[in-house]
Amino acid sequence: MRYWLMKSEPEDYSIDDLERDGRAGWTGVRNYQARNFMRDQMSIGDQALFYHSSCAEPGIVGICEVSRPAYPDATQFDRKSKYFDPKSSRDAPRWLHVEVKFVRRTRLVSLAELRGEPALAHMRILQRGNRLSITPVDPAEWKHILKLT
DNA sequence: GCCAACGTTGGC
DNA sequence: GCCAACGTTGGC
Repeated sequence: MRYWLMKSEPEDYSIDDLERDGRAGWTGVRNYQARNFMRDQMSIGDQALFYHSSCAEPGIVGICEVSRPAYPDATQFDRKSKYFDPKSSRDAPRWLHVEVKFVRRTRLVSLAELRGEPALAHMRILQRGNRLSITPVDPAEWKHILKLT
């Protein structure tokens, strides 16, 4: 059982949306490292911090849980989708995604607040230039963050 | 296989 | 809107 941090732009899909829907396919990941995390390391029951990015108040806003392991992302075959990938094929799908279910909201633990925690200094999300949308979280970091929520 | 050009991410 | 950082692409 592992811990993760998963970024989403709230204008695209927010914690409100996940709370309403109950569960969601984490579609649209088009980065190999993030895909590989989903394919190779994420399994049912893994816990994840839900993080709002590219918004007025970036930070952790909730917790979700992996409810289905990785399977092909249908948006890569959809010509009308912004995630359409002409280089992918149904025989050899390039992109996968897991499904997550809503666990609970947290208060907003902002990026600025996370930066102020020495115990979290080496979190991937806090490193400059970090762009990965899915990153592993150490158990110690997870515990520390839960205390902040 | 190198690397310059390009596109995207994401905080500010 | 700016811009630093990074991943991907494609010519060679």
